[in-house]
Amino acid sequence: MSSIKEVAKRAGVSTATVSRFFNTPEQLRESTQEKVKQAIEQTGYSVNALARNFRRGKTNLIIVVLPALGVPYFASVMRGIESVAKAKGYSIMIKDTQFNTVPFNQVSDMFFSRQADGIILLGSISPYQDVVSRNGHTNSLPPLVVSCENASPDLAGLPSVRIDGIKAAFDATNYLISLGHRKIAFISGSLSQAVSGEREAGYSKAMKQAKLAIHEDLITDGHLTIEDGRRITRRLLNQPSRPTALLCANDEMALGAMHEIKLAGLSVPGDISVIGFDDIRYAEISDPPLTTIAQPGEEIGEKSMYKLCNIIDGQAIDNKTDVVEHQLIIRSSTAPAVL
Amino acid sequence: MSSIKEVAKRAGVSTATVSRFFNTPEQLRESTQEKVKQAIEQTGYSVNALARNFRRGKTNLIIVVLPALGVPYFASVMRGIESVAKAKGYSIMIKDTQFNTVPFNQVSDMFFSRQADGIILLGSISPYQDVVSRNGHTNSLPPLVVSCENASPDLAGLPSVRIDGIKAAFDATNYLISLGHRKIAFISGSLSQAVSGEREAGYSKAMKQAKLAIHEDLITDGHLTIEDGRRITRRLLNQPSRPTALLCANDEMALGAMHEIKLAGLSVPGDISVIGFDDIRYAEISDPPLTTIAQPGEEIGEKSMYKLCNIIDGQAIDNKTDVVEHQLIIRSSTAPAVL
DNA sequence: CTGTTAGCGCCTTCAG
DNA sequence: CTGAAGGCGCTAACAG
Repeated sequence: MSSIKEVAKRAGVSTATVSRFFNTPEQLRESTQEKVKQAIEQTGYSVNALARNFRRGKTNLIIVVLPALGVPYFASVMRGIESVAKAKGYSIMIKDTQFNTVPFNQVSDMFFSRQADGIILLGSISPYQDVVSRNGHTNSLPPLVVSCENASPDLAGLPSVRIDGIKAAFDATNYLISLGHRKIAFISGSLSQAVSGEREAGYSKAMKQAKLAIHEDLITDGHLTIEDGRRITRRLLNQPSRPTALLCANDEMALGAMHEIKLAGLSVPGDISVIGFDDIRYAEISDPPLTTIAQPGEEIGEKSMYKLCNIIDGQAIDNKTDVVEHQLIIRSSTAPAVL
Repeated sequence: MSSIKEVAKRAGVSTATVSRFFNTPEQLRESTQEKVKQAIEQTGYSVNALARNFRRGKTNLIIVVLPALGVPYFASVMRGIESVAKAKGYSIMIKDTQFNTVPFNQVSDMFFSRQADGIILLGSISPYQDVVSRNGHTNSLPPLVVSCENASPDLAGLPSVRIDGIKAAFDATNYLISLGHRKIAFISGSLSQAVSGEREAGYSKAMKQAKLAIHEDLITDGHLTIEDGRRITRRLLNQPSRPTALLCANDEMALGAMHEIKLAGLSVPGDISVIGFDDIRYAEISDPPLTTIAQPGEEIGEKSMYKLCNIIDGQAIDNKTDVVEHQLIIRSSTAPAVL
């Protein structure tokens, strides 16, 4: 592969001029530009990004860490990230943590070894080691933004973009209560994940405010998956006193829950109302269509990427949390309780 | 950030020795290793991957191109790619083509500018320009593997891993025929995409073999999305002579189709049987559970990545197509035709 | 086993 | 507006 030297020689100019052709063409006389252009075409030259990045000390790559690929909700956030990244000249690297099995320092090391310029966390990653004082040194934190509300407590205080998870779960629970439900179960992922913790807090708040007993079998352990939604629901249905409504920590769990309820010969929402979280595209066409809390995924992605760019560019870092609006989408999986 | 020089000075060795510490530690006396190790800890040094990559001429990055993020089927392929990539020391960059709007040369340029070592194509990308003779030069093709069967014709002849799409659609169609269906519609994505073309070929083959008329409204245009599955189904239902079975080009379209059928007051499979493609995780819990052709996504991903590594390593390039097995998963969205 | 040395390809002063 | 020259941090011969 040809290098800048060859092009320079062929065009009868210096390598500096060829470099200028790519970076500050306006500085070159038009006739020079033409010469260089032809030499480039003749040689089929492409700038060696490796050398350029090395020289500039920048990769134009960011890492997005997420619990799992193929989750529709994360895909919408990714779309937002991507559109801004493209505009700003960044490419995206993906790290799938397989539901949180990758330690954070493995990711931050990619920053410290200059493989990426910044990091966006979609969902928690743990253990989140204190990279501020990495190896006992005062290395600076990598440019980092936490997206979505599922951040573990040690990630608090970092720049982030998310909905108000507590308020969202509170709203969802209140809607169920307003329909006359009293026995409301909360199907959560592992409570050790902050997303579930937050949503649980909102649920509890609403229940307490309405002076309702919090269902004892609330505490569940699992991932935010269809499979775990089904497993937990089966257990719930086998209890002597069955709930009349289910608040699920995400739509996948809700879809799994509805499936099990129907399998047990019960009806949604006739016997049990179900409400989810995220408004993934399958929610609208499920049977019955799922009532859920929608999150503005693309907006979250866009804002996160803007924030990250600001940090990378060394602008004023705001460690604030940008709160974006959630919305209760009422469909047909919820109905008044039959008493 | 400290460099190898600082570490060397502090440890009282040469930079080469520090380099060896990371790359061929077995060549160093243990006492030397210890000295270097301490110096590294003291300085908080990390290898500058930018410089290393530059020097080695390798990024250990591969690009995966896919039509859309958040498609469960692609996610399973990605998992396979990822597991092999991790074992081989590669990280993954993602290019989402938003259903095929990114020109291929934009991706191949990333290889020619040394930003990535190789490319995996999940699904077609077009226009696929002949990168072999890029700019009229005999640049070699970037290391490239085509995964999944949805490759456009100009990608034929490249190394690839896929199911036999024609056979798969043939099998699915035959199953419907064996159930007594005569009026079978094929809901495809845009036929300009090869995936649809292949599946259409298998469908036609089965229909012809059974001497059945090919439904005239077969030709459809759209993406492999829920939305387009719904749109096409609505149109189909409004026809005077409605089909009794639907073969859909993927599960998302099938899920959309079932929703519209039920919305129209008809039953699946009572009035219309539906069969999909891919066996995504939502297929099992749809109502009714969806009969579909399963593809071994992870296996496809793994094999693709292995193939790509071989090409990158300069081993014998096999331009052959690895065919992996598909499987008809019979659930409840298909039933004998009522005549 | 370890040190010396010479670049990799590019960009960026500094001169002119 | 353009050329000359140095060096980014690392690794890979080549010596010893």
